[in-house]
Amino acid sequence: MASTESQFDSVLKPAVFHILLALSEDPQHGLGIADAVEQATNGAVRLGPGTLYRSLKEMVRDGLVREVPPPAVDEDPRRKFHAITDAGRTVLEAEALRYQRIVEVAKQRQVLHEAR
Amino acid sequence: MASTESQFDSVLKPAVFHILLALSEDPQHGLGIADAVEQATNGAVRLGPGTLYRSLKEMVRDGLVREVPPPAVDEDPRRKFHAITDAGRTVLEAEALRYQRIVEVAKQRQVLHEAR
DNA sequence: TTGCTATTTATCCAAAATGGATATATCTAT
DNA sequence: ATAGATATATCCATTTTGGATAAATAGCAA
Repeated sequence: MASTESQFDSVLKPAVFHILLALSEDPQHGLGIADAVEQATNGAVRLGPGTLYRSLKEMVRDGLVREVPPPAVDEDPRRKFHAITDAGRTVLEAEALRYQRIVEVAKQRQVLHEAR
Repeated sequence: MASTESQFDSVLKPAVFHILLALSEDPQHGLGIADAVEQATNGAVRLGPGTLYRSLKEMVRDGLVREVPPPAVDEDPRRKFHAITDAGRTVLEAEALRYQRIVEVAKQRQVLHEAR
């Protein structure tokens, strides 16, 4: 059956994209996501708490992530873990492809010097 | 633990990045830039006139682009062409590298399915 | 020429998105 | 028990963007 995937046709907000990418491996809690984003971008992207928790709430509402139990019993109980959903993975891949295309354009224009 | 990355690299505004990428090949005029951005992103990124002309003015002020004469004598004289500067190319490459790193992370996480 | 439409630059204002200060709670260590 | 650190959450100001609108004029048809 045809799903309403056109719901997510537009470009993701950068914060949402980075959060999805941070969750693409394993579920993570809020501040862990912020740290992962900073790692993945070499410190170039840093999510403030406002953007972080607001985005997570919206992403749960939109079905891109869902709250999951802590991965370990001895986890700090204040931590709320989120996992990426199938829908989230779908839009993440679409957005990553957009990034990839931009990088390809940059290579074609010799902005990036490809080592082959 | 020494980092090989500058600790002070800032992220370009998306609009500025896309304009620089559009100018990386040849000088272009305002609406030509908007069209080029739409082409390069398969229609995903579309610059409104407010963002476009505001960004160009700021980029001239910041030395990322400069106004240049029309490339042809029969060009519509209303068109104002801009060319990327050396400084613009430098920051463009840095930003493109950030995009490239994000794409690499996506590949590592198997968000993008690349044959290796 | 004259008149009409499309194109181009430009500005202004509202909306979207983000960052940071702050608040609250509670975990950990002493 | 207390202090400091950690974590979530909200609020507000700032930043960034999009769209409506304006103004000038190029291009074109009659």
